[in-house]
Amino acid sequence: MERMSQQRTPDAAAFPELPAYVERVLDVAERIPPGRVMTYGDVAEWLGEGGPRQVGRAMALYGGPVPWWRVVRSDGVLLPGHERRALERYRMEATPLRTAADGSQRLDMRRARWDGAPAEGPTHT
DNA sequence: AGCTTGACCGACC
DNA sequence: TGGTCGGCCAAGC
Repeated sequence: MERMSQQRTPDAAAFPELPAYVERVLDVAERIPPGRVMTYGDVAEWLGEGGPRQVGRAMALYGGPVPWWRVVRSDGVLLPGHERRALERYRMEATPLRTAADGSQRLDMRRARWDGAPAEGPTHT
């Protein structure tokens, strides 16, 4: 091939790297402590780049390997199609939940939301 | 190049 | 409490 002007890394084909932004999103997701959650918007804001929708896309496509249940919607609604799986995790991690009027469970964002702070010492309510 | 869609968000009513 | 609307940022078509 004469046209080698386009530089493509050899290993890129065998080991396709995820977009840098996606890796950042996944990194943040892994950093969320058990029992806590971050909203898509929070993650985007924390990264200082992109928006909630972009984070949502990244999670939808590549969020499988990471604790995806800790990245949620701001209204606390469980991820459609994964409610069962998510609830399992929440119960296991003692994530603050709330029972809606219809009996369905949602996250209690007021308590479960994590702002990215390192830790929150002894709960002094 | 323009329009639609999406694991969204906040403001309003 | 719940439905609508406009805004937002990329990706697909």
